Amino acid sequence: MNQHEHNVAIVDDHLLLSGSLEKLINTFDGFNVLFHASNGKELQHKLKAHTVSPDIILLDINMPVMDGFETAAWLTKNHPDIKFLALSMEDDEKVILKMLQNGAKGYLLKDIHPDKLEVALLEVMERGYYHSEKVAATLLHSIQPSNKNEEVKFKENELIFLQLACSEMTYKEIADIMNLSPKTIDGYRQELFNRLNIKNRVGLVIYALKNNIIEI
Amino acid sequence: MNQHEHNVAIVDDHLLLSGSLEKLINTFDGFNVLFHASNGKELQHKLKAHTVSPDIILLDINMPVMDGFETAAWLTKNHPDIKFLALSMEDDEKVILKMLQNGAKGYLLKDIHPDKLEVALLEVMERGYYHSEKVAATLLHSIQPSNKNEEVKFKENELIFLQLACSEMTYKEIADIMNLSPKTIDGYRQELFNRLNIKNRVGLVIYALKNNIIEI
DNA sequence: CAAAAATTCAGGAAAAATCCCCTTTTCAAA
DNA sequence: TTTGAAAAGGGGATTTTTCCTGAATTTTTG
Repeated sequence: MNQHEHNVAIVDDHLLLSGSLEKLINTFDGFNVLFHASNGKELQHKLKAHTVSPDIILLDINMPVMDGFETAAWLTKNHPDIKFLALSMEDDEKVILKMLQNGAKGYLLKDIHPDKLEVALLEVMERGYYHSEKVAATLLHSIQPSNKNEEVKFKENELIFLQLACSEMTYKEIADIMNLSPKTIDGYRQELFNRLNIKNRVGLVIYALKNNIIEI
Repeated sequence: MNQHEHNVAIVDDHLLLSGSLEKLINTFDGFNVLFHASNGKELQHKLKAHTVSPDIILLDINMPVMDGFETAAWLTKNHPDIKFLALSMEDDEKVILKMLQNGAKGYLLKDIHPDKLEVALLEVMERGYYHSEKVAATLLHSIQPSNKNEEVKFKENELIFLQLACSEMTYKEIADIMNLSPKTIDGYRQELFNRLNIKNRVGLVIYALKNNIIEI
């Protein structure tokens, strides 16, 4: 038994999932489910109502009223101390990137094994982030259906960096997510700045938008 | 404690849900989870492998390999004695109807309260069917719009700053152009960051684009 | 006119971004 | 097995951004 429990909140409109998830999480050593919410709005209210804040939130993406993207953005802004993991069925690259851009500390697919959830929660509390192999793989392999004819402008990691840099994350945060040293990230940045002839991150965003590398 | 337990099988490709659902169901008096399957094909194999048949199956609709519709049809034909409840996120009228037509004894939305699951299981075992109010309602109607509007106005200088900040200029350069002290520019920046809930200049660019303040 | 409000600007610092040059590791081709 | 190129990582410095608080000035308004 840990000396202090980690409080978990679950935000998912599927009560059946969140309810049963609670039972599962409560079997994890050192974790305790504080409350549920079925969408972002409800989460906002419950955060106000409770004197104790959750340490970590499991955040579904597809929800009515206020979805995961909005909620993620709001949490990042208003409760930077509360970590959250995106919870979704989709392993769509764009969705994953968007949640990471919005501050998620990790991305869990709903088809993971229940045991992995405990690992994920622990890693997030200890290291600050968690990424399953499958999600990492999706980020790496869902890039461009390899046209050998066309010139590949970006290497995979460059492209991922480019997309993440078009968010409000710091380079340090990007490094954590990509599991690379901040120095390596800085290398990507320099390379891209030189190659694309830009001066700062604003230039990067504008380039990415003009070239349909990101959407807003 | 009932004199004989009802055996439940769960067919869902989301291990996280089925795994935690098992814990939930096992807390219900008189119910016991026999096995899981992650799609229809796997269910067929497990039905053969197990000497004991489930009394009732929770059947997800969206699954790879062999989805809920196929599985429902197969079950109805080959195991008419096994009742099953459709389990889905969608409250799409056509989907519900199709599952009911394929022999489902009820249709559960994944957003029901966990307690309702126990009711549903009991009702199906005792009365032969179960339908939540929400599903019934969906069969009658279905709609849900959404909207969100927030108008933020900008003072003249703020707007000019905002637009210039969406370029690769440094704040010093912007100050020169606007003929103001860099400190004043920094004041605009802070004010906007706070008001627009953003963390850095990238956020500013994205905001400006989303709100048609700049074009690229 | 006087009080209030908005605007402009400063000091001082911490954090992040930017830049240059260099070493280690990896990994596949020769 | 060697070797060479690419990827990853590091040191260290400067510049820019970001943040917080408060003061001086101008404008608005009762």
